[in-house]
Amino acid sequence: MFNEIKTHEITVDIVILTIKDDALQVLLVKRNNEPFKDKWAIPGGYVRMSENLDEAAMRVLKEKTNVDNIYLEQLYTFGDPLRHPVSRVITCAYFALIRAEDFNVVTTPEIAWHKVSDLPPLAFDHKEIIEYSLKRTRERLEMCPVAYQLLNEKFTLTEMQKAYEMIMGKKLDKRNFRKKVITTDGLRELNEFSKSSSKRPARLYTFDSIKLNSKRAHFIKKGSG
Amino acid sequence: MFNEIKTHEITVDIVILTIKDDALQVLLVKRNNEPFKDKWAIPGGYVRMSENLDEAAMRVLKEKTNVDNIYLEQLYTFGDPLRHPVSRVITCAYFALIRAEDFNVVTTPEIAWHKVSDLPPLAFDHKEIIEYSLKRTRERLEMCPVAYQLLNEKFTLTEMQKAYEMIMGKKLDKRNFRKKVITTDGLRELNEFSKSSSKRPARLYTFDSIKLNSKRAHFIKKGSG
DNA sequence: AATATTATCGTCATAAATACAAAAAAATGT
DNA sequence: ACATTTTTTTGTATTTATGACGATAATATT
Repeated sequence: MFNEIKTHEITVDIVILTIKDDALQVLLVKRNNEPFKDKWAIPGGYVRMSENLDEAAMRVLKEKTNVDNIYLEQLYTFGDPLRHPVSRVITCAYFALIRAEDFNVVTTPEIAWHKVSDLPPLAFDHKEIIEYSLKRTRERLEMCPVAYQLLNEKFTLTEMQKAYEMIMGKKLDKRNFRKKVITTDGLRELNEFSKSSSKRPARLYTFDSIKLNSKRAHFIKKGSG
Repeated sequence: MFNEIKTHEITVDIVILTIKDDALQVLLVKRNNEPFKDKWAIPGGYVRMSENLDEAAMRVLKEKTNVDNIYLEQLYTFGDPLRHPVSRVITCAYFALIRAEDFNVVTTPEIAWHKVSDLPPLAFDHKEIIEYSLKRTRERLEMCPVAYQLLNEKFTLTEMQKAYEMIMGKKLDKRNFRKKVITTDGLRELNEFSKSSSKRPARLYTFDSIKLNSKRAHFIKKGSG
């Protein structure tokens, strides 16, 4: 039938977010091929015949960044015919939240973190994909405390609150935030204290069980801070 | 590179839900080709080179069911290598909620509604896709009153409550449901009353503005009814 | 010992959710 | 026309969640 071409190239692209230098950052790689040579892009690659989409995303992530075994969620599939200037490439986008301390790959001039608030020009529709991943992250954060994935294994409540404020883009009340977070399943109080600060050390906490989406009640409300 | 085959077949598949005969039903088509010949499947088709995924979904929906201009949302992309027994087909699943009264195509032995609570054996991974769409529909329903999309243009609050109960799978309190729904943006009270019932007629309502996702507060809670 | 900084804690007011039952309206049948 | 039946419609009290708000305690530094 007319126009019924049946095969397309399909890729996975992965938005990897972390908190670094007190800012939400996304991992970008510099393209060394056309199209968009020398432009920044989110890591991605072709889906192989033998692997499903999750596996492809995991593999690409591992190949490009050496990051393994992290929370990876399918975000959305982008299939505009013009999103790739040369051929028809449909991409299944994923997003991941990772701890800066788990990320062992040295950044190079070709692989680097960029603050989401200050992105360079990006290849393809990757700006749109990143923006969508931020929206999704906020939605997740409203529902459950996924922010712990961005924090070190042991973290202070102030650090966690900072992470929330960064992602949600608004200030939160200290007391209300603590009240809320302390009732969260999985959060465990440690008998250790932060050393880094030059002033009063804060108690450290950790997350025991990864119960993503287990909490249905809104975690942080959309409205005013 | 090894195993790096780059082109796949990509389809869109659409879960179309409606309320009919006091039950939540899904539109299925009987396959007349292998694989899964004579098995039921959700409507789907190949994505063409010239169209994006949303357009493909709209077109397929229109072709197979003559339904047009409805709320259609990308659900999830399913890409297991074994989901199709013959070739590698990745499918981008969509879901739609439609009003039974808007659906003008006569059902045939090859296109028919099936109660989601009593599905026949399905082709491919379509059972999984339908289940996922139900989960998503529940999530949407918790957030905003999308159920009106399943109802006739004019509906009674009891009808709406029935729709909610059907989808959420639990009984709701009449008074609390009304209290909640009446505060919803877009709901308009009409000076008309239902005629069908043999007892006291109920007031009819309608939805003015389609403000999907405009309401962030949970609409119906997960917990006990 | 004084100072500066950060962590930690509680209450009140408001809003939202939930549980719960009785009365009014219309249709039907007598 | 009246009684019966069925369905619609409405309110209140209780509990729970949310949001606003400022003071004190702990530690490191000087």
